[in-house]
Parts: sequence; C-alpha cells; structure tokens
Amino acid sequence: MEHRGNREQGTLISELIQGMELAKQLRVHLDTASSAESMDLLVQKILSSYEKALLILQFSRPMSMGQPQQNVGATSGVPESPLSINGSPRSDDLDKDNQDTRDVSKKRKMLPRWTDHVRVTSENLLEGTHDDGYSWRKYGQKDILGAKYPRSYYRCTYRHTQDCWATKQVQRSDEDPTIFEITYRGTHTCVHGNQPVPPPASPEKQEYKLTNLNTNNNQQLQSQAGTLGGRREASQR
DNA sequence: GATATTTGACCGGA
DNA sequence: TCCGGTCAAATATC
Repeated sequence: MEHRGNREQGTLISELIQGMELAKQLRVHLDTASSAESMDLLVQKILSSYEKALLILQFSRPMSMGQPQQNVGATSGVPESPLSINGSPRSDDLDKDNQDTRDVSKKRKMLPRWTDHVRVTSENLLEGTHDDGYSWRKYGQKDILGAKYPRSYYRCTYRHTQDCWATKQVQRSDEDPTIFEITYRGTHTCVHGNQPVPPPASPEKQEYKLTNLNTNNNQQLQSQAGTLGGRREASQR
C-alpha cells in the first residue's frame, strides 16, 4: 500500500511543481504583457495540473482530509445551497434557546469553503482587493495572530433580503502584499441583476475568473478598498 | 434618511 | 484561556 501511496505522492508532487512552474511563466507573461491567448493557454495548463493533483488527493484520502480549508465542496460542485444548510440568522435567534444557536454554528461550519489567491496590479493595490461580481458588505475586521495584515470579513449584501449566506474573508499575504488570499464560504443564493458571474463550479474556474476580473472591474474594488489599502474611500451606491 | 464601514464586545471551538 | 468569526452600535458618506 505504501508503494502505491508513494507513487501517487510522486505524481502529486510533480503535478504541483508543474503547476507552480506554469504559474511562474504566467507571471512573466503578465509582467511582459504578452498575448491573451498564450496566457489563457498557461492558465488552462495550470488548472489541469491542479485538477489532477486534487483528484489524486481525493482518491487517496476520501472524506478524511484534515484540511477543510481548500476546495471543500468546490471540485465536487457546491453540495447544497446554503439556504438549505443554514436555517436562520443568528441575529434573528436572540430569543431562542441555546441549542438553536449551537445548531447554527454547526451548520455554518458545514458551508462549502475554498480559497483563492488573487494578485492585484499596482493600480488595484491602491484601491484594495478585486471584484468577483457579487455585492459584498463588510461586517468585521480582525488582526490575525502571526499575520502582518488584518483579515477583513464580508458577507453578501443581500443576506437579509434574499437570505443569501455567502461570506468571504480577505487576507493580504505577508510575504507578497500584492497577493490577496480570499476565502469564500457558502455559495450565493441571491439573484441580482448586475451579477456578471455565476457561482463558481470549481475553485479553479473561480480563480481564473477572479484573476481576469481583477484587471477589469474597479467599481466594487473601491467598496472593498478602504480597509485593506487604507481607510475607506467610497461606498457603493 | 438610507446605506455602508468601523470597531469593540461577545461567543464558540480548540 | 486564546483566537477566529460574527454582531451591533456608532459613525461616515451620499
């Protein structure tokens, strides 16, 4: 068994290394403003490598990974709508008993969760982080132990009006301040007219979209900007 | 006045 | 007990 495990691990490592190398190439392309086609090709190769790696991981360790952080419910598609997972908001439960509160907490942990790493351009760096096409409202910010930059917490603007329980956390990378690590939790159940992208089918696709959007959208960038780049500049309306 | 952001406090899990 | 995540009052902006 170990032999098989070792071989899989070797393949896994080589796929991850390949993905990293491709990402480096892509970075060079980005810096040199190469053609969109070549960059697109690189992105596809990267995604392919990571998909293979993920498949290996999933195959060798089904359901028991101790790392819920990435890709849970993402590669396999988003399992259920948060609406069905998550009953009632905590703020509406104030007069209920403790069991309900605990239940909500448990359900919250069951929300699908995945992480994107988004690199921002110098322009966007001034403004904050990227726009993923949804309308987010900031509800908190925390200094995280060991992290240089605070983590910001966002939830869907339509949480109450459309019972949409998607949230995201934005954490600026310590090592490279141009990288924003964005952790999404839950999926959007809201229906909103100016929503340019559907909920991601997989984290890989999501990252691809985000990276592209990153250079295109500035409107919501501004709404998210104030906290990570400095104090808030604009409120979207 | 409506809506978004800031920030201290609270809560639950490890 | 510590830390991360969320709430909600205060404040800011349009």
